[in-house]
Amino acid sequence: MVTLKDIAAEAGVSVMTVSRVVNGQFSKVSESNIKKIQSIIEKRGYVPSLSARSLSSHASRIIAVILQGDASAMEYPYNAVLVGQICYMIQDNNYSPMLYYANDYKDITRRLRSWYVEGAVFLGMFDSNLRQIQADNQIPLVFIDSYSSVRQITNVGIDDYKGGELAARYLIEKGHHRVAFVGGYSQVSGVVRQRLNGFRHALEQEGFPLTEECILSDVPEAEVLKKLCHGSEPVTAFFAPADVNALQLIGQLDGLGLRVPEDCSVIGFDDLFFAQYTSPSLTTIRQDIHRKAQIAVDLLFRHIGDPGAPAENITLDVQLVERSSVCDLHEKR
Amino acid sequence: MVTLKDIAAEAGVSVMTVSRVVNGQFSKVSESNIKKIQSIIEKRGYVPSLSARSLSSHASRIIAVILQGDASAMEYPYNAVLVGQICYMIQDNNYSPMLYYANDYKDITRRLRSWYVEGAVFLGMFDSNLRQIQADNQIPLVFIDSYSSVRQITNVGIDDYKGGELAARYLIEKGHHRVAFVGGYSQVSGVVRQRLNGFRHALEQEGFPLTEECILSDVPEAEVLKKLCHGSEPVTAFFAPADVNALQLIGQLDGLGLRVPEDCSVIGFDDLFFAQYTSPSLTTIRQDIHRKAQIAVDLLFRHIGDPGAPAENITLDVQLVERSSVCDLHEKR
DNA sequence: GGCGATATCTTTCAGGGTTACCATTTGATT
DNA sequence: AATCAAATGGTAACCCTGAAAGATATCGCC
Repeated sequence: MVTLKDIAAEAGVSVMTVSRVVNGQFSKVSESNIKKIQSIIEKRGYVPSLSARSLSSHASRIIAVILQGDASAMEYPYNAVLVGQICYMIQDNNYSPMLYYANDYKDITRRLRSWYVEGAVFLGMFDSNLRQIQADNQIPLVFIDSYSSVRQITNVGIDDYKGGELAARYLIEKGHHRVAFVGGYSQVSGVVRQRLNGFRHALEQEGFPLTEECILSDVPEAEVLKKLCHGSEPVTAFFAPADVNALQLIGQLDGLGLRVPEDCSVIGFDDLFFAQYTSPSLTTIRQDIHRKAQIAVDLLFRHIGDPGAPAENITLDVQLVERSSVCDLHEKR
Repeated sequence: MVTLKDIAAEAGVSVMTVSRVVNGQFSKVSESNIKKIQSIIEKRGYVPSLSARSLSSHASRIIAVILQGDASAMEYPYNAVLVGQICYMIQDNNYSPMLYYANDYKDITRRLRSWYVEGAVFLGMFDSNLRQIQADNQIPLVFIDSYSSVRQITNVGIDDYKGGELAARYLIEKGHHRVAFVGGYSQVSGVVRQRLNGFRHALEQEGFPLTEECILSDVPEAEVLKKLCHGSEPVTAFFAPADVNALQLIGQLDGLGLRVPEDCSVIGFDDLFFAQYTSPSLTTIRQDIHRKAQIAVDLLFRHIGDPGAPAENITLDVQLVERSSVCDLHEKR
């Protein structure tokens, strides 16, 4: 293992001079030494020890990416794309991303402190103890998709409420008056709640309020679905607050002999890559995941560069993508 | 920031004693001191500095997970699931996963060395300079899906060749005599090549050799597809070496007015979660990604625990999952 | 009961590779 | 000769661990 000292010895200068060259403080070292040292570094294959560096400077160039839940969180393509994008951009900024799964915020705090982690991005539902996380870790934090009343939190999210409204209005426009809401991707997070609220609110406004029995949990029983779709006043359309749910729902409806969109319609949320390939292709509310990641990372680095920067709460827009999983009841008649 | 020293001072013992307690070497510390120290640690919220620890011990408890390609690699669900699972299990072993994207193996070497990374998992097509990577980094490495002639490499893969054979035999069994191979998920990696080889070989054996024009690149032109399916001897089935390809292919065929499976059949590979939800649901070659991840991580930790452990090359089995994207030509007639 | 021997704790010392801070040298400019 | 800037060096952290020596308690034995 080659160290600064070795390089210094070989170059006949002090460690300090080598350190300056390694760290690009060229203005403080003579031209000739820079060249000599660089060539020795190259020749010997010297790589700075980041452990030593971070011990000494209290800056590790590590960013933690923290995912709520367990391994299955990455099976959800939305998270995968987001994490992938975020980690890539972290690396692009010459930092190293550490990927953590967490449920317990104490554990997070431990991990963030133990390396001198310089910043963290949180994905998922840390709504409740978010303030605590912030307080316990005196480093820049960026949350994604968090709903919290706490001020002074930097968060990047989308207009989930509007997404719900869009879905409701679209379904009504297509003549669906009795509709249902199916599930959240794991628990009822703030995100799902907002989508539901927007959905519910728009329905009310349009005069078709959502009844309680039309709000279904993640994986509704076949029985329940059947009853809803076959009653005297059958549900003709479903809003799933995630494409993955929509997909599963379509599968289930299929199993009950209900064709989508002929027999009942489904609208999703996210517009994940597979949405255009499913059959029927999914009508869904689109959000720009890449942009979300980009903004989150940009904000994080801004805060790392300038710890005094004010917290920001960014809300990105969503839009409806019309495909073929919703039928027009007007045409049908 | 609380340090060992602070704890030691408060407890009235030396740093070393505290260090022992922190590191669980309880047999060397008196009962009373253990309790006292632990309570002080708890009270003060002491968290060991991993930078210092790794500097001192040359062991960072970091595992690098290295993904070939760029951010888009994580959009591919196969990679996402694998990475998710691997990182989770790394964390489970009380190590920290660092996620890197890489194309250039020199960059990897740099990064692995700069932290005292204790091991690495490589996903993707590092077939060519794999030996170099191994030589440059004197730490345990586990490759996933690598095909390399180099011995002494620990690799976990699946029987891609057999997968190709299974696909071929199944299509022939269903009466498809003129078939095509469509694409690899990005470049022609060893994995895709093996799948093709197995496919080709089985076809030959059965007396229906694969002609060159029936091996199509990733995203075949609409023109090309059209010609293949409408010629005098039309292609009736496609083998896509990845479900994602299969999905795209189905979309394209759809655009050309060719229904799957009525007009032509498609068989995929991987059995990703969406395969059962697409329409038609995908007949595909299944591999167990979770198991792959599990084995890779287990092997890695075995090698970290015992650096002398011999390299292993594990090949997992695959099987065909019959769904509805392949039609039976016998029935049709 | 006092001796050394053994076992059980505990401390001291010496790094590990880097950076921050301050001090020094050098050579050129007035 | 005095001044100054540029280039370089020395030293003390940073926090932890490993090895080995030091201190204390435990025990059998003459």
